[in-house]
Amino acid sequence: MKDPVKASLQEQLAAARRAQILDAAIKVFAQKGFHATTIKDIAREADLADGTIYKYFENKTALLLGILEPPRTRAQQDMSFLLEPDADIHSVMKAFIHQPLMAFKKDNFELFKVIVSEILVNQELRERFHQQVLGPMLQGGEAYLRHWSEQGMISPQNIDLTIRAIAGMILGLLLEQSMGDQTLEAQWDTLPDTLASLIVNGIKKEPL
Amino acid sequence: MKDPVKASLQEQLAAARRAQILDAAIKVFAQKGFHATTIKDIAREADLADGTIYKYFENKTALLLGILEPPRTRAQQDMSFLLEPDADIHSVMKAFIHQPLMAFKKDNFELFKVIVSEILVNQELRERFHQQVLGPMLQGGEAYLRHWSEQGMISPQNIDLTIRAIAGMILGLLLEQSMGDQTLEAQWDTLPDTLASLIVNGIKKEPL
Amino acid sequence: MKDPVKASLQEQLAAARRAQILDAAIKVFAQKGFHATTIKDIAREADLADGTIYKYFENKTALLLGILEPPRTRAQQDMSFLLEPDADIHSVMKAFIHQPLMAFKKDNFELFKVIVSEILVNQELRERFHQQVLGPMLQGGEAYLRHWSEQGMISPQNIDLTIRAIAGMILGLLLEQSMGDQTLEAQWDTLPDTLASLIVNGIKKEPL
Amino acid sequence: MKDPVKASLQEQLAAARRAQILDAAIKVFAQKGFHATTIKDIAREADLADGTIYKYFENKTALLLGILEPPRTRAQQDMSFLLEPDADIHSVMKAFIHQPLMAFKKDNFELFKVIVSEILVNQELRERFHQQVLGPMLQGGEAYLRHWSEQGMISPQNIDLTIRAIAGMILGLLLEQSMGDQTLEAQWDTLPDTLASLIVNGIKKEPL
DNA sequence: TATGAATGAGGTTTCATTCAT
DNA sequence: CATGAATGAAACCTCATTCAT
Repeated sequence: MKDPVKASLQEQLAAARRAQILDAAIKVFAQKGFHATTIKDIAREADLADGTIYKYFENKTALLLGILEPPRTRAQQDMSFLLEPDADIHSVMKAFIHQPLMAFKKDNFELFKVIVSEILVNQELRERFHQQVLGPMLQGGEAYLRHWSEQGMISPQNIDLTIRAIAGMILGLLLEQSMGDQTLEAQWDTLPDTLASLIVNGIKKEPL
Repeated sequence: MKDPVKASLQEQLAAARRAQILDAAIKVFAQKGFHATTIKDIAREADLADGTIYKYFENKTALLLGILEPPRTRAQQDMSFLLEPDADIHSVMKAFIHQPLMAFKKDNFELFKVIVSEILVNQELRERFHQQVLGPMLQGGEAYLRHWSEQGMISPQNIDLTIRAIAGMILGLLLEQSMGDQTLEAQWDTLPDTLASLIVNGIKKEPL
Repeated sequence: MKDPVKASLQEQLAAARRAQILDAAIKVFAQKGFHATTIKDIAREADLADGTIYKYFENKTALLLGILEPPRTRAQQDMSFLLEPDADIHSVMKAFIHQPLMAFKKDNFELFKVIVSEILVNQELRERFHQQVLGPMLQGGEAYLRHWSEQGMISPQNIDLTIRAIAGMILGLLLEQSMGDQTLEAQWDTLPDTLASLIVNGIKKEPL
Repeated sequence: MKDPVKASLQEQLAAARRAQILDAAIKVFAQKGFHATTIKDIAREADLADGTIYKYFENKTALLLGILEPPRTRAQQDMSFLLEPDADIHSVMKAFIHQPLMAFKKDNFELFKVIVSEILVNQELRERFHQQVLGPMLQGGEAYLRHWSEQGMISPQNIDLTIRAIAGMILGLLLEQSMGDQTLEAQWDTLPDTLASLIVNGIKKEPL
């Protein structure tokens, strides 16, 4: 136990178990939804006993929290790669939109459904999501807008509302898609480009 | 029974009961969420017995379906008043956005949370919502865009995607607000105007 | 519901159910002990569904509390009949002792075991027992001792400790009996007389 | 293995472990009660792993049995020191009472609660307690009474019932105290003297 | 039609105990 | 011998739904 090698091995095993359980949870949650999923379902999927789940997660909600934790969601909100200095507005915007739109496409938006569904109803989850996912997304975007604004490239009004509108558009489209909108499903991959144009230029016809 | 007067009286009473129960359901769902609400809660709020609920609604989910039914949600998506012929784009857009944003503000977005949360997880509910709420909203908007497009007032690309993006923006902002975003809460009433501008003009600085 | 006849009927039915459940609980608790008894056991014994128990008792502990409630335990501690003015000390003492010793004999001291066992471990139960059973017993006895003391019939020292010693003797003998002491079992019925003598005269040989 | 020195060393180590575990068990049982205590609690307190407990004790109940075993409880019931030949009745009685009353005072009667609570519900434990604690106590006391009786110092009736009444008084007072009786708590230390007088002389006023 | 007592399936969670390392 | 991760049975309790009155 005091053997550091052993200890670290234990830790790694524990981390692996956590991952194993979370993978199972994601899979089953996505299939059946949070409330319809029983611990037994997850245990079965993870090929473990019911009780074992509770060695690694305090309760069912903690599994959802676990799914939101950085290592798993980083991919979705990490926008550091966007920081290339002289990318043009349209490209950056497109990448910003592309990121979450495609991340949730993987499992047919099932995980998006589960997370958002529960977030709307669970205070703690809501706060975590705001901190760990939405917040970083907004801050990342805001930095860009501010940068462009300072460079005189965009009109400088209401940056904080603007970024929320853009993020909202992304969330909202995920929502519409999750509700089974056929049109979106058919054209999902063209969305980043279309949305980027819309945001940059608006719907108004360019004056000659 | 076959007396038409009696029959219609019955119907009216039944309709009143339904309304009474739905009102109670809305209230309690908004307070405690769908799953945390028991039939007993609703019965108590409606001043009825548990069993009576089941005379008017098949099960708990049917109550949520009931809440989405036209008479109750029409207000939210009815845009007939927008049909005034020569309103300018910005005004129409502003009205289009104002409508749902304010409708859900009444009860602090609690009903929005409940409905969306459950919609994301319940197939039947999802379809109904798409038919009865989202669909009409999209169609109404699309008609406008098409009209303007024909008049050469907006660029004619991807109207179906554009209206979805606009609707998505609205839904997404409701979502962000529901997650407790302080910035949105503080500036909620200015949103219709800001969003309308954004959508019409984009973020790009107007060329001189 | 507002019909008083109906209401009272309801109340009577409810009281009957409570009694039915408590009877079942007493029986099963006495057989298997508190912890080893499941709600299902009690429900089965009462010929009801599990859930029904919870309509009448908040939880398992409340069943034990119910058993201690006055209507059921009054018999054990009611000493009003003792208040006859000029009964001699020995007779009164004998009656005082006889009462609880015989009350618990009925079911072979099984209920005594269950109640005391749980009382020792459960704060709330302990307080209730002290209030509803032990307290009255002590007060009743104390009144007598005080009466006799004022009449110069007993030495007036430490009445409150003396009555506790007497009550303790009774409790302790119930405990020893509950532990399976054969000697006590064989002579249980002679105890009231023997104890009364001991308490009144002590063990010391009377001086000639 | 067959080396007697080694074997005895092993035995001593094992005995030390047993003691270590029992000490931990006593401590935790007294704090939380038998059922509320988990093996993990005890293991933590003993600074061992859960599984190790099972190398030394067959199961949780065996820990309670272990607590009752002679080396640990002898102190409580050992009355050999009372065997001084010509002590007067009152002094001996006082010492006899003093012994258990003070032994359990140490930990605020918590251990008494735990042991008695479980004894009342567990057959095996009950028998062990009767053999190892109650029996010796009764036999020791009986020897005295018989001695005094032969010397004509006490009335010779029902010695076996009398000693049980005395022991019962002690147990019963421990019980009352364990139930939170304030009066007893305040005067606990004067009990041995008061009780000894009561038992020797009874409550009756001495005839002049 | 309205009632609300009764039902009972089913979920979460705990924890004594085992056993491979 | 010591460890502690894993097990899985079993318990309490909730609550949607039914149905006799």
